[in-house]
Amino acid sequence: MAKNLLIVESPAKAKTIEGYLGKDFLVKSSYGHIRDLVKTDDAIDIENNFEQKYEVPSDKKAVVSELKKLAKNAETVWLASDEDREGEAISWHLFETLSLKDDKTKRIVFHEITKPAIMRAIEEPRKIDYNLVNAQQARRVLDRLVGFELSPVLWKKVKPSLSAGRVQSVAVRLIVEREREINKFTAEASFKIVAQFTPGNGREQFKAELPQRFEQKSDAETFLRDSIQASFAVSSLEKRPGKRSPAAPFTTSTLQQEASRKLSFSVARTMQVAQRLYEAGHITYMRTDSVNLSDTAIQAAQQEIVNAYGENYYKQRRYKTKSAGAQEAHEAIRPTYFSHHTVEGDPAERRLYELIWKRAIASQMSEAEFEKTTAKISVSTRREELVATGEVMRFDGFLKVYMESTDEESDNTNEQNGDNTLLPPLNKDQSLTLKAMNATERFSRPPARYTEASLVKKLEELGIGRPSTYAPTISTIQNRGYVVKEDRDGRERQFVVLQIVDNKVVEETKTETTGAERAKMFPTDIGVLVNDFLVEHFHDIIDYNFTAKVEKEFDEIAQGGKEWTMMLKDFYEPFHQGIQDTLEHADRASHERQLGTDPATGKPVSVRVGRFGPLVQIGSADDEEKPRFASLRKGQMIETITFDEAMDLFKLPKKVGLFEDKEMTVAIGRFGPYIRHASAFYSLPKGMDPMDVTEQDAIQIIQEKRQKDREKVIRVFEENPDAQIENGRWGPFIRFGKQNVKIPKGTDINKITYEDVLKWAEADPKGKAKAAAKAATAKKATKKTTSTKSKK
DNA sequence: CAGTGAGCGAGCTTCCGCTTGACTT
Repeated sequence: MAKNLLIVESPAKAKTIEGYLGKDFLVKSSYGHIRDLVKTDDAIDIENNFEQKYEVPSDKKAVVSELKKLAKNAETVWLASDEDREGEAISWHLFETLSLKDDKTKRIVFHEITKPAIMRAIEEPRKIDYNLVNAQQARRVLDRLVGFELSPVLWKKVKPSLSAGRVQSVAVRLIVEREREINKFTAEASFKIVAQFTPGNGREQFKAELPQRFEQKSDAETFLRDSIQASFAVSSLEKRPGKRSPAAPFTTSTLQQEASRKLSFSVARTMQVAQRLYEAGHITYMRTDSVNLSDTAIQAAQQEIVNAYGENYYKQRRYKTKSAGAQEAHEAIRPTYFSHHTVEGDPAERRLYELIWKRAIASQMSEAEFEKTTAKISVSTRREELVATGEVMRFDGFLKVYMESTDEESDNTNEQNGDNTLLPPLNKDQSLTLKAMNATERFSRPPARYTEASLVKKLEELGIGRPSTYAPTISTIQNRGYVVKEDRDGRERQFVVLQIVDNKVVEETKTETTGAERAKMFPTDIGVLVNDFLVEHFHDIIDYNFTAKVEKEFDEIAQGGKEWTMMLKDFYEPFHQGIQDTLEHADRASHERQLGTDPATGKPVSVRVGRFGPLVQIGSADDEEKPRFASLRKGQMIETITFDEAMDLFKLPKKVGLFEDKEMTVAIGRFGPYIRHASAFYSLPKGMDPMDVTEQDAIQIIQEKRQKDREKVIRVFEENPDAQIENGRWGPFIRFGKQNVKIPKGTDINKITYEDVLKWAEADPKGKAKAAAKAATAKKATKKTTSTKSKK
């Protein structure tokens, strides 16, 4: 039995450290927190100084009992959880739960997993810092009180099973308010002048722009007309050096942003892939808010840069964190070995690793140097001057390996005043020949919708949430139905282009698509409804500064300057009063809105949130005739739907004809427009308007789909036509009635017997359960029973 | 992947932050 038991939070970390410490140390992991508040309402005794009731959750029982046994036999137990509020609390929970003895327990901390750092930590043990533990308790209790008192108010006043919390409710609020800004926004048009010049003698052309824009078309037209007769000359020429510096190495949040922009990963995907890289020992810990690199890492990076690119590409840099509330228990995210430019693994792992490698290496490289040339061009008939710029890279520096992208870059801008544009050699007062000039109508743009990653960025700026919770928070607000991440089509917009052709100004109207979105966060009606309710009744809690305010108080507790139960008391009393007042006085929220009167029947038309989501209703409940209902579609919201759009919803489903003696119906479902025929569904091809589908179209779509399905089938079993081998998205699998059966690796498809199918289907209890659930929901749907159980 | 949308009411839901598996048509 080892003399020393050292406990860290992560098993991968434990493995590394064990290698550094040798035989006298057994290094184990707690797998994060080992205790949590009980799930019931009596977890916190408010009357009794917020005393907490903790339990070891079932999935942690095994870990705890093992640690307990090992701790009993160890001479000394070293608590080496992270050096932050949560880490200190983990040590305390371990101390309590494992019944450790004060004189046999030592608390140590380190910020980097290197041998010297750990040896140094062991030389400097300390005691558990109870101020820090109290700060964590205050945080934990406050979050529980907020979440478990606010959520039930929503169940009562809005809809069951909803949730609210210090973090998620602010995340939803950001998205709701951004959507409103976009709705409110009106685009303003202006005309931008762009010209092409040549210095003459067939030398190359270059582009120049007018810095100011014209709001009126007539003014732009006048400028073009004036330019026809004008002479042009270089009025000034300026050369200026410029520099660009590399970005800091990745934190969780910046990694999520870059992986989103450059690799199109969701934040959850980024974290999954990073976790695999971490477990394989390729990168340092991926949940961090620190931009700091260890001294050993800086040296390793130096060596790699000097070897690969030369001395002049190296520049040592130390970065400071900008984000509020950073706790910096770890290093920045970096490769463990800078000499590994890539790693083995699936394509996602390789791409993410290379991104991390480049960013970390670049962070220790020298600036890129540019020379920027600006030429002003006079127009003899006007006071304004055109401007041409060119940029030449003199030294690439860190750009040799890494270029950070920006959010704007992914927008569909058709203006390309890019960086590495060259100007031909020019002299002051040189006259220029105009080759072309146009004025293009451009529109101002509304604020950008959030992506998952830009929402994380915003939350981090506000100090809300932690690296370990960004991805789960983004998932929660989607799972609750408050927001959706989706693509939406843009709409067509016309714009005017004026051009000089044969010494005349010619006008042309063009069309472009605007407002198309890919994988952006949109609020749902229920999200808007809940947000407005919370803003009205609990303004303080979902204020953007609430977290910052309480964090300041947690810090004071951690410093020993404030008593944690006093802080909670000051918060809880008014908060709880607000809960009671709201329960008693607030109206039920439904967001009902009157749209007008149906011209055909004279009945009122309204929209509201119903039991199954947002709906339009014609007629009222207390009318003799039953009201008619229709669900809103993707992209439509109670707040913004117009009367005409609402009435259009009643035009579908629509019968379009007969095929094989059965009716074909066109409707719009959750996944877009489809044709229903017999009991099967057929999606409409993208871009086809469901209102325009003819009988012929529908028959063709059905036949094409059937043909495609036939092509997917590789083999059918004679014994049972419900069993067949199909080509799926990830290779062949067996469709066995309602159950999908996996084919074991290395199996020859042609040699599978029906007995194999039965055997494999039987051996997969989860697949069977799923199939049963599928069958049950299908039956329920046909029986028209209504269950309040949510799907999944 | 439709349509559905009352009212009654038992018993349920819910927070944030620290971890990793098990999961994947």
